[in-house]
Amino acid sequence: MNITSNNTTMIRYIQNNLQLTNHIKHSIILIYEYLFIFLNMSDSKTKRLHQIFDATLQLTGKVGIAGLKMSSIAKEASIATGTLYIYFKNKEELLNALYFKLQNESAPAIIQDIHHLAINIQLYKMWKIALERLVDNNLRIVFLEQFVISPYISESNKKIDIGFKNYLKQILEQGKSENLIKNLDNDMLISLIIGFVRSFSTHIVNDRNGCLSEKSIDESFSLCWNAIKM
Amino acid sequence: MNITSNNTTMIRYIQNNLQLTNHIKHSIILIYEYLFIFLNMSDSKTKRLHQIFDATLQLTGKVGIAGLKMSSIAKEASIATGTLYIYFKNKEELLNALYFKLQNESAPAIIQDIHHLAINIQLYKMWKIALERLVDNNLRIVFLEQFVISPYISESNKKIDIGFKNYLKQILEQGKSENLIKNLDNDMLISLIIGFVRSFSTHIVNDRNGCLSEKSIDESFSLCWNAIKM
Amino acid sequence: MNITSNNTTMIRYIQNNLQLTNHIKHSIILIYEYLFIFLNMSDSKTKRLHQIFDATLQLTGKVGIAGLKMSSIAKEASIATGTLYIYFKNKEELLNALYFKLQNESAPAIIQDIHHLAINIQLYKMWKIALERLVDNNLRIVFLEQFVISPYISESNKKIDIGFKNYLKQILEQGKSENLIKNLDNDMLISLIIGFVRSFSTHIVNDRNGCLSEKSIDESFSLCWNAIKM
Amino acid sequence: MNITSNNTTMIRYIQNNLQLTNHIKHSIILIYEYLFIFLNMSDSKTKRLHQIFDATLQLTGKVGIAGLKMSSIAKEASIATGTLYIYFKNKEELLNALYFKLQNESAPAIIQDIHHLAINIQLYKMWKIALERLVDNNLRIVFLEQFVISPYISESNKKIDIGFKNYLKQILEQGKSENLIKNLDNDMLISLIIGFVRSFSTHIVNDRNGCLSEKSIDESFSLCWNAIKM
DNA sequence: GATGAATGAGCATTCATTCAT
DNA sequence: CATGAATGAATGCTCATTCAT
Repeated sequence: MNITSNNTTMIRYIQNNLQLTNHIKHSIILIYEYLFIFLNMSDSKTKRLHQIFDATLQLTGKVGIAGLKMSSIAKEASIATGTLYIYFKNKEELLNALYFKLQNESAPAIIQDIHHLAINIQLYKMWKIALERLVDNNLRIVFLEQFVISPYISESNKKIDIGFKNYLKQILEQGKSENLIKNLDNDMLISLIIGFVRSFSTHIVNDRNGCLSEKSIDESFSLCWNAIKM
Repeated sequence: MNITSNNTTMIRYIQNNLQLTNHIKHSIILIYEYLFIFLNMSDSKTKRLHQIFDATLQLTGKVGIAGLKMSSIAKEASIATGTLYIYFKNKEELLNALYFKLQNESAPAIIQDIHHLAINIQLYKMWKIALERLVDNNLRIVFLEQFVISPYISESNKKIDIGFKNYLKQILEQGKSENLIKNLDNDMLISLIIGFVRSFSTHIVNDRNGCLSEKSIDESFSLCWNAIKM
Repeated sequence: MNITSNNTTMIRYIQNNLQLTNHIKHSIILIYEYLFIFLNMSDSKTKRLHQIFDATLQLTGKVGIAGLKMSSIAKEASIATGTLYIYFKNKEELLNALYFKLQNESAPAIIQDIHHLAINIQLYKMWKIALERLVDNNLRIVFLEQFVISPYISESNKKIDIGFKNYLKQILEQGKSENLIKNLDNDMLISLIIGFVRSFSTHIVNDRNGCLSEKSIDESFSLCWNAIKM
Repeated sequence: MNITSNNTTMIRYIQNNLQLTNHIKHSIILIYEYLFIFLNMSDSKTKRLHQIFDATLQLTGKVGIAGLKMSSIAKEASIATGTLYIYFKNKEELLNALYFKLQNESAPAIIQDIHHLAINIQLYKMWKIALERLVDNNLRIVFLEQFVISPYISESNKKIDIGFKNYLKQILEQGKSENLIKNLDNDMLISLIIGFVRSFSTHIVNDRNGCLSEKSIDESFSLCWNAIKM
């Protein structure tokens, strides 16, 4: 079966045939739908979309969602204002599409096949990847945090949320069952991990010029692990 | 000398006569300017200002700074649009005034005379106060985070920053000197503490309906302390 | 009962208490609703609305609905563009409101208590009034004819249609029963009357500078009557 | 001489050599210019033009000239937007060309050699042809009426006007001289005839699904004739 | 002071037109 | 020639700000 062949067929295939939990099926479908759009696009279109998304992220970092103008986005992306409206129906849809993209990109990049490793190693790997990614593209956080309470977010996008959190939960549960992680409320543990990684990456970006040393990664993970380990 | 007499005179007095470090002088002047506004106001005016600030915070929580309209703020505050312009020169000044108010409220409320207590007790008290305050008024964070990268923030306000961080630093240094706290970069430790407290308070507000139990406070602090303690 | 007191109450009153046919009830309600809006408006608002409607009619006559710009309407009405949006949600609603007004104005002005007169006298009076009105405000026709096939017309407005036609039908039926009018399809007779009066009034306006003599009225009615009389 | 050879030569030839009144010369030149375009075209081009004109008429009937978009016309004609600009310099020229075509088609089709017949027979034949044509293509009226007051009409096209009216005048004059038709202002008589035929044809199209019976033609003509006959 | 209708600059969006393929 | 994505000027609409009451 060809991923580019037919969208509906593929989704039905995923739903009916794969031996997976509903939760994972759902994630795969979301990601698939997103990829489908890109896979069925010519290179030039994909490139154009990336230009637009990049421009939007850059500008959000500078002026916030409150300061975003369609004309500025176009200028930053080196295209005409009207061109934006070929790719997106309006400003709202552009921002929602970017949100959707960012939400779905985070999970696949972080989640890898590391189930066989010890929990602390798994967590370390995730910590490292997340921290590096966030430092590398801190604008992502800025955009996401602003967008969710902006007037532009659609009802459907409000519901899309973060495979990352769910994945973390699974690891934490595993850790608890192996008596490696404190038997505390998952949401509290997740708040610590995500709050710390976001806050620390923002600090690295703003005050350290984006320089993230191995030592910083190790030390920060060590702090985190000391907090949650049994 | 009367605090309400004359703004400029007072500021000059602080700058020239008090035997303080520049840093502390600066803080005092900022706080003084802020108080000056309120002290010179009739009760009805102060009440009006609180209505306006409240309305702005509420709306920021709903629609973000991107969605704030002067007319909405007026409506939410149950006054006429024109009235806003009696109290503030324009939208920018309204938002900057609110930012200034929030920034300066946080420190005094949290920082109390707890120097004599053990470091972990000091930290516990701060943790508890901060968490309770953030849960109580989570909109504060939403506003602050959005405002600092909005197109409205003034250059002067960008520099105003967080007595809270400085105060934390002092405690952490004291803890390190007493070999109670890990000898790690302060910014990393602070990222953990602030990131966790913000993230956790947001979780409590959004998913727990704002209900913060003593148990949650204790458990979360315990997590935090386990991370940073020697 | 006060006409300005309560809209819903009044409409219910018309529907439940008046001894009228449904058709007439419906017409009265439509007209009532329209009047209600004006009666509950301050003089300045009513004046503003008339300015806007006048400006729109004038411009439609000059450039057609295709050439109407909100900025031009505002300029012609000597108000700011933004002001239009205080009175109407958007261009579409402005045009629909004008259409509704024109549709409902025509009937009351023409239809008077002339039931007791001979059919040809009734028709003559109607002819005279209609012709004079159309000559006086030919822009009305221009607007109405363009609007009904413009992209702006709302579904609800498509259904509102012409008490005038229905009133004509009643007179024609009466005339037929008295053997004064040819026993032909009403729609054909109405096409003759309305087609002639519109076409003739347009001619008077365009080629005669709007000068309508009594002689022209009498001669044209005579033509019309000769056509349809037994 | 070949009609397709050279446009300017031909026009000069008409102007200098033919023994005709200026008025008729002018008409011939207009018609010639129009034919010239078609005669010099390959079949595929002519077909393309008809597609474009048809599409434009259809759309004008649906959304009025106000709602016409070049992209919609192209879509309706099943061609690319850019192709429109191969055939017409711009939107204005497209619409003017259609107007010109419609104006010049009407006269030749209706005016035939019927001078030898009795006036009422001549009028009946014209009535029948006009009514059938209008019912058959009611969109023509819609387009013409909107176009003449649209911002697109060119100055030259404003002057092109209706051989039909002139032809009617001739017949009416003849009728008057034979004491068959009332001695009234021609414009009034023409208003009756044209107003009625347009209004009635619109009724047939909108309310009778375009079904025009012989009886309707006869009855309507009879009405018309009764009005104007002596 | 307080009001909220009016203003018009500024931004979102449309669509006639172009041009590389 | 035909195409349709790209363009940006033109237009619809919003909302911070003003000002007569």
